[in-house]
Amino acid sequence: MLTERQGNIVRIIVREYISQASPVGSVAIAHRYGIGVSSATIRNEMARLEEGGYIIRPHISGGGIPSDKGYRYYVESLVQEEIPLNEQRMLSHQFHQVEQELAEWTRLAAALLARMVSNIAIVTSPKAMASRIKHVEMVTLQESLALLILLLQEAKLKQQLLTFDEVVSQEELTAISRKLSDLFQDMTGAQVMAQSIVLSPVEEQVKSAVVQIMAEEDKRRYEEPYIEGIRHILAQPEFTHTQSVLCLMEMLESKDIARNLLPEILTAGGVWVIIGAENREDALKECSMVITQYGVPGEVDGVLGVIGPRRMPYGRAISSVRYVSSLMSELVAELHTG
Amino acid sequence: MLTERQGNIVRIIVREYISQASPVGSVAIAHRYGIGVSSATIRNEMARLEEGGYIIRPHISGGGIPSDKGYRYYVESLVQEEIPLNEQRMLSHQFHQVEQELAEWTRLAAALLARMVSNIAIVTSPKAMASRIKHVEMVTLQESLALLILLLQEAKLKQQLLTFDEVVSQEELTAISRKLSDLFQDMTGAQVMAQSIVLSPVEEQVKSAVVQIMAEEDKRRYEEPYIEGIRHILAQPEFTHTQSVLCLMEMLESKDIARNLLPEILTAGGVWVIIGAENREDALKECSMVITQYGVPGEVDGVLGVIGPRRMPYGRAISSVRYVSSLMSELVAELHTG
DNA sequence: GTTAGCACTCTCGGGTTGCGAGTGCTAATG
DNA sequence: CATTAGCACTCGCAACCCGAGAGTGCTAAC
Repeated sequence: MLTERQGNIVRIIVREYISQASPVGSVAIAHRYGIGVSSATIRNEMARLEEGGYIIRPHISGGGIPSDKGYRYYVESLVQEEIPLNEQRMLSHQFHQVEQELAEWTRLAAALLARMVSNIAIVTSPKAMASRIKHVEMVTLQESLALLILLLQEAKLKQQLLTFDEVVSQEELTAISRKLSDLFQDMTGAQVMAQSIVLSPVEEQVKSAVVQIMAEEDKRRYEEPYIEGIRHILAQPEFTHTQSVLCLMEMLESKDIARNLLPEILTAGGVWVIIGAENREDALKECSMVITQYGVPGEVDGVLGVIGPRRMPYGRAISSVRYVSSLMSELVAELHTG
Repeated sequence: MLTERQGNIVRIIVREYISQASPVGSVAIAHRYGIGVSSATIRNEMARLEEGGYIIRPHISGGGIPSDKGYRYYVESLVQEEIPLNEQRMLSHQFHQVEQELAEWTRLAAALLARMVSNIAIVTSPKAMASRIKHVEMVTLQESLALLILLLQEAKLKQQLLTFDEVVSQEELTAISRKLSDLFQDMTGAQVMAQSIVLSPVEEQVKSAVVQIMAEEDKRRYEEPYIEGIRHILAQPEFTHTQSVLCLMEMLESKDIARNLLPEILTAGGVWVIIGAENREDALKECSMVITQYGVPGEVDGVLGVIGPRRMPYGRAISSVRYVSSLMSELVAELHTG
């Protein structure tokens, strides 16, 4: 266990290292912060902290930098921080200015979050637990080519081209889509598939397309999130030389990020902070993440968060993530009527 | 004017520098390529080439690297290269495997292009010259909240939430959308606005939303392209240290890339190669671009291309861009019925 | 428990040096 | 006259060294 003074020293080291990016020594601590003890005392304490694994010395005899454990201690000891009210108003204002569309909001959330914390932001679009059909529509494009439009309950549109063997008029399509719209209303993909009413060949073709779209949508879950703010991380000193940033990039561009960071989140609510080697992905071992869920509990959810170097302004990141999450939850809740 | 031998030397230098990334000297040229002359002769020729501005010596006495003019000469002298047939088949196969949707194709085009040339690919979604309405649909979400869905001629969906002052039933909405669908069929935003038929208050509200969407869509033109393959450029030696890559990143993440690279393309068809300082954007002065249009001439178009360091495999990039462009053009043409 | 003092360690930047690659020039050659 | 061999010269690069500065660990005194 740490004494109060040791705790203070850890916090000072973390704060200082986050802002300066270079090892912090005993004199700097004694000098700049009025702890009321001399550097020699700090040195003794730092030796203890190193034994305890809270700090690391990159070079023997040279300042200390926080270890993952040190960061962890710092994060746990943070008091909940709030975004300033005027900033809150500015953010919520931006959401009302933009086109009223879910995809647009998601994108905006990523952009804002990235700017707020000067790091990479990642936001998945909200996704219903089990997608249900709200509406079916078809429009002819050419004689035997039509566009099938599916509106899902969470106000998400899916579209797919259909090529018929025969010529089908717009009137027929309208009739069919009205019929199927009524028939499939509020159903999940599995339920549509289980439907056993006798249908015409064309209707059958549409039905199977619907089933396929729904299956894909269910499979999709958290794929293809919006990622924003890559520029910020390239500016960080720890990533200019190394090629660890390359791994990170590859991970971000490959589509399976969310699949990997998801499981940890799903289990519980709240804001999660994952520091350095706590990440299971190798590519993230040099990074920290601050992530949370948003949405309507049990019905529709998404994930949003921040990725950056371990030297991350955790307080600000946590409050930013929490606030943007609450904004998105509100917007989704408005849309999502049970 | 260059003699044939000088031309050969320029080509060798460019090829060698593209693959090795380090200055190429006279002995290397004489030795590795059977030109049949000694290194001394090459040295003389290289002196001429430097005078002519085709090559640059980064350090006095040290190999030569191509200047923009040298790259330009190389590109102009390239004979048209074709993608191998089996690769063509593989690519076109991938497009048929994916969900049949325009956005999906666009994204795929970016991903494939990035992989083919190991550089950044950028693909805008196709956009009609003047968007025309194909279909209008509305679905209630809650009592006085509805989703307005607009299908544009190029098979693109637009959506927007509408909040009514009064409660409007789905039946009413269906009737209204049918009426407006017929009324606005094939119209542009401007034409809708000019429509002077007397409408009910709710209909008026929908109409103004439609006008707004169309106006935004027309304004939007080439915004928000798909960008893929950032990882590749970070692996290039010329971008590991410098912060020019940071500028590039900022440019890519800001939404106005397309607005800047567009004007050059619009004027003429064909594949454009823009080398280094030929770019008007400062952030791109260290890069080369290979870009082209695709789509149905005069009706709907998009832009796609490759961005990378000057040391780019131009032959392959040009053929890749040309081929993917032709694929996308085909797909768009299928959809787009006059 | 805390502090002052001191010797020691280590990094970092700048300067130096040696090596290898590559050139420019000149004189010889066909 | 174009080409070539030979040679002295230049330059970048990596290694090395060195001194300054920062920071520590230890010890003895308070």
